[in-house]
Amino acid sequence: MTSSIEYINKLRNSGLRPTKQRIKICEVLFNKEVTFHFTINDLVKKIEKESNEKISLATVYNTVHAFEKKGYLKEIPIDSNQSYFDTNTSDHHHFFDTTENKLIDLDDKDVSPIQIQKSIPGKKIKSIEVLVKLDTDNQ
Amino acid sequence: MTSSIEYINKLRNSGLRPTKQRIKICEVLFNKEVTFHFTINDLVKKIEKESNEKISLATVYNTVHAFEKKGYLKEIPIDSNQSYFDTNTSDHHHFFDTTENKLIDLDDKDVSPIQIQKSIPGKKIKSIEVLVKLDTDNQ
DNA sequence: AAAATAGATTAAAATGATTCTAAACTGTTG
DNA sequence: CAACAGTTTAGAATCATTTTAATCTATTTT
Repeated sequence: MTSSIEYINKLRNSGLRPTKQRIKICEVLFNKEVTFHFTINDLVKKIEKESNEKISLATVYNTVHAFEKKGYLKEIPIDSNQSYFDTNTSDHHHFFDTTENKLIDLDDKDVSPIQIQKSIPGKKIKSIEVLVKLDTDNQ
Repeated sequence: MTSSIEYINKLRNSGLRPTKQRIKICEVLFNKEVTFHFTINDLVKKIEKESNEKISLATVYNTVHAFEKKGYLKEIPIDSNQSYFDTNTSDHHHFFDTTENKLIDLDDKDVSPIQIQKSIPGKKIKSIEVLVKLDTDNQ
């Protein structure tokens, strides 16, 4: 039950005016019970499929980056040529299926608590992210 | 005391003939007590500086990828537009200084043991990597 | 509500990392 | 030495992402 007002707030909070295109992007990103992972390309295709309209790449990039900066989306560190994002912004980790090139959420509670015994002078920890790479198990 | 024979073995093992250029790349990558992190661009510059010769980008990419595939180099998952590699192939993790865009090694022993309580059917764990992002601490 | 303006959208161009290509080169083998 | 297999290279191609500049739209001012 996500209303348009919520999208408008998210957009305004991110320093963006609520335009038709951006609201459409919000609908695709946030109007779901389930969260998901995507590349910009995935998202553009999803928008075209779900709304039968085309939003220019530039707008999609702009909006996604504004949301990422504000914390409404997370970018996942992967050694890939393209950027992966997650609409699940809770504290959690990831599996990366290296045969399918797909991300899978890994709840914080499914990972033993992580303590870092080393500190870097003048720096503070901003985030701790675990990436578990998976391979096909030809047992 | 890393000898040329070692480089030749590494190259042969990676399916590459030991040529002048490739041995030079090995010298820059492996002839050090200390390991280091690099992007392809960093490496090309380092080679030019340390040997006063220029090796084409294509050769550097080929060689680095062959080594990575064979496990003589590791690629580090980072949300960046370029690929980061590590000559330290031991089991370990990383800090990423987000102001300087620099990687810092984080020994396995400085991270509490990581246990994953979830498994994906048909898949097996290939690696577990922790990335700790750092910010300037303006305490 | 019309006019003014600040910001948004877009297609297309630019950029930058990476990969590919094809011609010239090198080392090895028969 | 000739033939071959694999290499190197500069430059072209590709692909994700960013920038540009012209046109358009939302918001503010009058």
